[in-house]
Amino acid sequence: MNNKNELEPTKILNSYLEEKGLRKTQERYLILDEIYKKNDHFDIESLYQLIIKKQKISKATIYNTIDILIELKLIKKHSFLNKTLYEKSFQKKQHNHLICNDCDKVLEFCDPRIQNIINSIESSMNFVVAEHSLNFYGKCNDPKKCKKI
Amino acid sequence: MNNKNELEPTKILNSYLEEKGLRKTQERYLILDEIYKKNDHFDIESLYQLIIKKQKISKATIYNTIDILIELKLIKKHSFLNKTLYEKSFQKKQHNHLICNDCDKVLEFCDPRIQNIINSIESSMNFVVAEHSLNFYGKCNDPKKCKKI
DNA sequence: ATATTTGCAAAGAGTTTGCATCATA
DNA sequence: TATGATGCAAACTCTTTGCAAATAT
Repeated sequence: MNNKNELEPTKILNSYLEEKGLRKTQERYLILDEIYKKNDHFDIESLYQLIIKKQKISKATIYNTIDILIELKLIKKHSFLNKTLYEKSFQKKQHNHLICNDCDKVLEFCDPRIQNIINSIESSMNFVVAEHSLNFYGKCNDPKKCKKI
Repeated sequence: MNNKNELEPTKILNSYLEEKGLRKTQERYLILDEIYKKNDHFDIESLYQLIIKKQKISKATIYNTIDILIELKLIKKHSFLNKTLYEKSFQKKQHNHLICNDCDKVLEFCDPRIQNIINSIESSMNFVVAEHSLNFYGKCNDPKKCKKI
């Protein structure tokens, strides 16, 4: 990824705030930055803990900003069976998740066949698909990380 | 479905309670019955409201019993994007969900291609899939029921 | 009889809301 | 400086827990 791309999420947020006449607060940019420094799925609590180490922030501000970032499709929310996780989503292609029931690790995979299924459903069910989630729950068998046998 | 099959969920619960030496309380059977009278997806609150009209019950008891029924695979829990719903699952074949973002209706569909995807993932990712969820969020276009255009 | 389950109420997690203060435009 | 955003605390929802009373074995 080049410098230009790295800046894109910030530019997108910036343009959006300008367009909507919303304020460009340092909190909003900071939250976006911290999310884009992360490489894995995260929950609100861990994001809060990360930021609060550096400066004062409130969870309400994080929740507010998260809503904006979801609307901008800069992050994506996932409701897994027992917890809600988020991930950055700028220029990230469609992918699905494997969730290890034993070690809670979240892996990703892509599969073009899902698009075929979406196409079938849209034509047979009179339903327009806006987004989808495909999650496989099971056992990752990673000998290094999967603790609980 | 014949009488024998209609009784199966109760028999399954009964055997399980006997095996485990757990008590056969009328609450446990009542909760199972009410769930099996329902034909759609439900949340804890609506199940509670249904039962409380007939007799005293506490939500704690419902949550406890739900855990047993999930373990017995008599019901299945679904974490949709903004709410948790349950459905009866005895002798119900694998299916997936369409969730209307406008009217909250939940539709079901089956697609054999999902099993193919599971097979691919298990062989390519060293992951054993225990269960999966495939949800499509969008617009159901049901002119009768989809209120919010 | 006795130990588990229930019902209740309180405690917890996660998220939202109201309001005074702060800070961006 | 004027309005929108923040931070805080309280409220809210959903779920879990602790304990006394009820009940199945």
